[in-house]
Amino acid sequence: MNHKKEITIYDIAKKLGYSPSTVSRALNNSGSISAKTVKLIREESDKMGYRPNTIAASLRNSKSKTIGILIARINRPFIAELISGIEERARKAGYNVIISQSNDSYENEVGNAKALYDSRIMGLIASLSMETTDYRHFDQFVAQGIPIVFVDRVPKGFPSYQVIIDNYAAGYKATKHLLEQGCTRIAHFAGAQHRNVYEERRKGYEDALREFGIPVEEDLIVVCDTLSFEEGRKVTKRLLRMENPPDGIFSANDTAAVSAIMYAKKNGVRVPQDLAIIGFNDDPMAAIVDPGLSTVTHPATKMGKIAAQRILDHSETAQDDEVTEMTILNTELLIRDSSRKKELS
Amino acid sequence: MNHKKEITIYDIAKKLGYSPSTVSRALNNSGSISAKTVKLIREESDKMGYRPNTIAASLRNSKSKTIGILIARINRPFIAELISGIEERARKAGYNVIISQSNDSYENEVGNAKALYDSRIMGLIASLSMETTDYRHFDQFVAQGIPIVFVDRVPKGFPSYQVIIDNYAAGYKATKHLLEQGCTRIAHFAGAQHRNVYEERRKGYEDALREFGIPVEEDLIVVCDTLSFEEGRKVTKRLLRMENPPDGIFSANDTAAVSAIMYAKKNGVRVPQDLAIIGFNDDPMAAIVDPGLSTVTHPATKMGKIAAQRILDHSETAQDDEVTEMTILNTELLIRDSSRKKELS
DNA sequence: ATAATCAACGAAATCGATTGCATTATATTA
DNA sequence: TAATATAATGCAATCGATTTCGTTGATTAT
Repeated sequence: MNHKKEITIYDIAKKLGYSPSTVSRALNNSGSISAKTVKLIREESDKMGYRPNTIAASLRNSKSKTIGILIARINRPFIAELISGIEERARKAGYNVIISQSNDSYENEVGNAKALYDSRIMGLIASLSMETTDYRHFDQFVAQGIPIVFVDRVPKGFPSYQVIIDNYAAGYKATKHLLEQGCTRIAHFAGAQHRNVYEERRKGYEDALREFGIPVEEDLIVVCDTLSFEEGRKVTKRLLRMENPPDGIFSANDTAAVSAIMYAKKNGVRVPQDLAIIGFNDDPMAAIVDPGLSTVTHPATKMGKIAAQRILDHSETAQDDEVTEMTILNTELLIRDSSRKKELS
Repeated sequence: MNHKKEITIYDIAKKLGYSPSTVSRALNNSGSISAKTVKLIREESDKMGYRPNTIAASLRNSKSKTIGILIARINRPFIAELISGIEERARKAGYNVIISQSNDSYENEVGNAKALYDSRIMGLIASLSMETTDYRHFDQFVAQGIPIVFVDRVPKGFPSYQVIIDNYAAGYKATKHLLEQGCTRIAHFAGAQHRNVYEERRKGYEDALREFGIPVEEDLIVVCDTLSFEEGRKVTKRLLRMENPPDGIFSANDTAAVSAIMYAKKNGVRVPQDLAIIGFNDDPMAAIVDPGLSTVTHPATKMGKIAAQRILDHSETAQDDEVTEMTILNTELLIRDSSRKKELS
């Protein structure tokens, strides 16, 4: 009940006979204050248990040491890792991180963007919702000179910082791997094609096929809404009932891929002998399923750290609304048994 | 570059010929302002695109509409779900959520607590790090009348709000289930015993054994540091090499339990026939491993929502530093094949 | 008709840190 | 020695919303 009164620079000033200005400067190493005074003020402020009121400073500077995160869902392994990386990097620099999830709804994303904007964040790190195709809710940040770093799911034609992986190369590598294992009819579980990550992965898939002289069959490309476990099951079922079923699947995520493995096994289709499968993300479950799911690894934590660093490094002057600066990270194939058709056949 | 100037209540006041006070009151429905004026001001503020400056309000009221989260690691399924629940509930109420992770380090936890405190959060939701045994870094919140809700990993003897599951009952149920399946030598993968969740689960385990007239053997209780995949493997290996190995394992988390299943399978031990296993948490991987891992379900998202609601409901007046208010949620056994010893033998 | 009441609104202080513009005192230079 | 630079510090405005205490005019009660 007896809320301890917080001490301010005024208290310190009064006690020491200095002015608040001097105390402020001493604590921030700004202006010219004698070393002796600085030491004195620092010591007294420690002794009195002074805590800077960041809110007051934020008001004065009209900016808070806060980074906003705008993502679809927190409870996804990739996103949780990403946030972890952002948080770690940001906190080291004395920044707070505030999160908001859109649950893949465009409407929520717009609302959350407003809320973050109103919170006077210093920078925004965003990964688009599945639905988003209009990016005007990000204009307010640009107009205010607030840097935006898009991660993974990035917008097209919106100048910004971007931290992504080489989805095309990854799709290509994954598909090529299946081809090298002897697959000749490879299906692809794709995601919404307006989302860069899924479009690029698909392109890589198609180009790999072409390179091996295999025609791209639209029947084998399934554009999924959610790439959920349930959807993976349904799609696998349908594919396996084709008169000429596929002998390989490249799934744009691990969830659907794991689902495919489990459905195939349960229905007497051998993985990888009859059906080789490779996923994307290296979710924890990829190592657990039997056979182990081959997949593409995402350096999620690193991406988070890089994104946070982008915000921290961003200088007011260095900005240019017209330019996109991308950081493209490499992926790696992680081959487990679900695609080792050659060796295991 | 041309940072759009934000409009303030002063701009609205000037334009309409009212005073800032009136504008403020009209927008907040406080004080007595004629309905006509309110409407006028509301409309004009919309037209001008007014955004309240929450920082200024925070400074004036010395409180921000922000909830702080202090957890060990974001990238754990349970925690990610928890945060998701908190965020969802908080955002609906117009609150921001700022997160910090200690990586299970006491030192980091103390530092993060300070940082959150300095951010003038309205309430704190915390789940203790594995190392924490001293709770004095939470005193500052109490002294300031800031409510704390501990979730899952809660402190002993620290009056606060607490949202937990009935760990004792869960441990009891899980062990009893194994006993009913015919297990007679049940090992327990325990966690740090100063952490309530692990201590309670162990107590439930021991009482179930006693009830079935089975002596508690210290050899079969393995107190693990991290309950990691690697640790699960090592411990399982050791247990299976005993001259009289266990025929059941109750693991305090799923990670170690899954690891046990995989190690056992790889070494010719049949699960559940030779070794029945049950875990805790219902992590996604529990449904993926073969055989499916029986486990105890945690209502994680719900816990997050309840915790957030506690903060939102907390009234300055209703507080009492001396009282702990717990919300204890039920768990449920989710029986998959890893423990169906009776039917499958 | 006059005092009392009330609705509607304004003036100005306040929250705590920051900072441009002085001011003072000391040191340096011509 | 006078003039000027320079170091060290103070004053006061500022950031934007909130709120206490008035003030004004109209309405009601006596």
